[in-house]
Amino acid sequence: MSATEQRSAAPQRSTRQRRALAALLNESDDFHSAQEIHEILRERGEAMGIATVYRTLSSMAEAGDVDVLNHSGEAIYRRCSTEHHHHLVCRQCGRTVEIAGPAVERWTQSVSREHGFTDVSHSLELFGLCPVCQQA
Amino acid sequence: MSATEQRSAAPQRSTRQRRALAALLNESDDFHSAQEIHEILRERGEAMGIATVYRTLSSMAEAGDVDVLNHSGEAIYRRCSTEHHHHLVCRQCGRTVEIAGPAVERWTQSVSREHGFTDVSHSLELFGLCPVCQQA
DNA sequence: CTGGGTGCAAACCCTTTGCAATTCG
DNA sequence: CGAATTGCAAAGGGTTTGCACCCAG
Repeated sequence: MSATEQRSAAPQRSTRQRRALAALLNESDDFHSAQEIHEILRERGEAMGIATVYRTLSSMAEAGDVDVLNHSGEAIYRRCSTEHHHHLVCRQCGRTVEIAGPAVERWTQSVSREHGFTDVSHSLELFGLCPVCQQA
Repeated sequence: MSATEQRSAAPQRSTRQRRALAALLNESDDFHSAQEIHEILRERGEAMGIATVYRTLSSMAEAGDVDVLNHSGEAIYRRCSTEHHHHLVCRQCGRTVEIAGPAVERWTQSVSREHGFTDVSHSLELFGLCPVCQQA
């Protein structure tokens, strides 16, 4: 249930910038920071203001179209697959593997309940060295 | 952790500022940002430069004396219990419950191996509403 | 046409750093 | 006394915002 949501608050006009950004995100499975994305687009001749990159990514994130992670103080984005999941990210090249952790979800639930906490969200991310980067 | 490799470990002179900071951390079980800590100390008449707060917290973290978490772009600190564990943090008042998750550790290991990643670290934090804040 | 979208630059926040003044040991 | 430590303020990243201009619908 993600196709169309006629929200009166977000008209989402189609502009050159948004198309370029969406296209870029669709090409990669990996996480990139707003700054990186801005840079890549510029190199391609699809330059746009950094503010626009941030604004667009934010709205996409809010709309649930991209995943956002917080990696040591900076947000990194990635086109999103709908269900809840976690990531195994290469700390060197950004290569990402999507991971489902039903066991973790259950564990989270029980721990929260056990301590009387409600409305609990969890962030679980793995950062390591992917096979390729291990050789370098 | 023997003295063998204590290269960059600072001499750690005892100053009024460090004593105040350490004392504060010992009073609370919860996470606080450097800014909050700076503020609290100032209100107590134990004012010190924000730079000193950061420098001191950093060195304490490096020495393994405090836990550091990254909560949406800002570092939060807490006096530390030595072993590896996770936290269930109240997103309203900062109240924290320490959690051990052997199951999670094992899961992490196997997933990493499965995808050929090495040197994998994981961050798992739970943010929710504690019993007290639920009533407010 | 008209309001959402964009760019630019200034503003913000958190954190770090250069450097002179201070203080512990 | 001398080195470690502090404070201040400026500098540095990342991200957000005010505002005039622009373009998709």
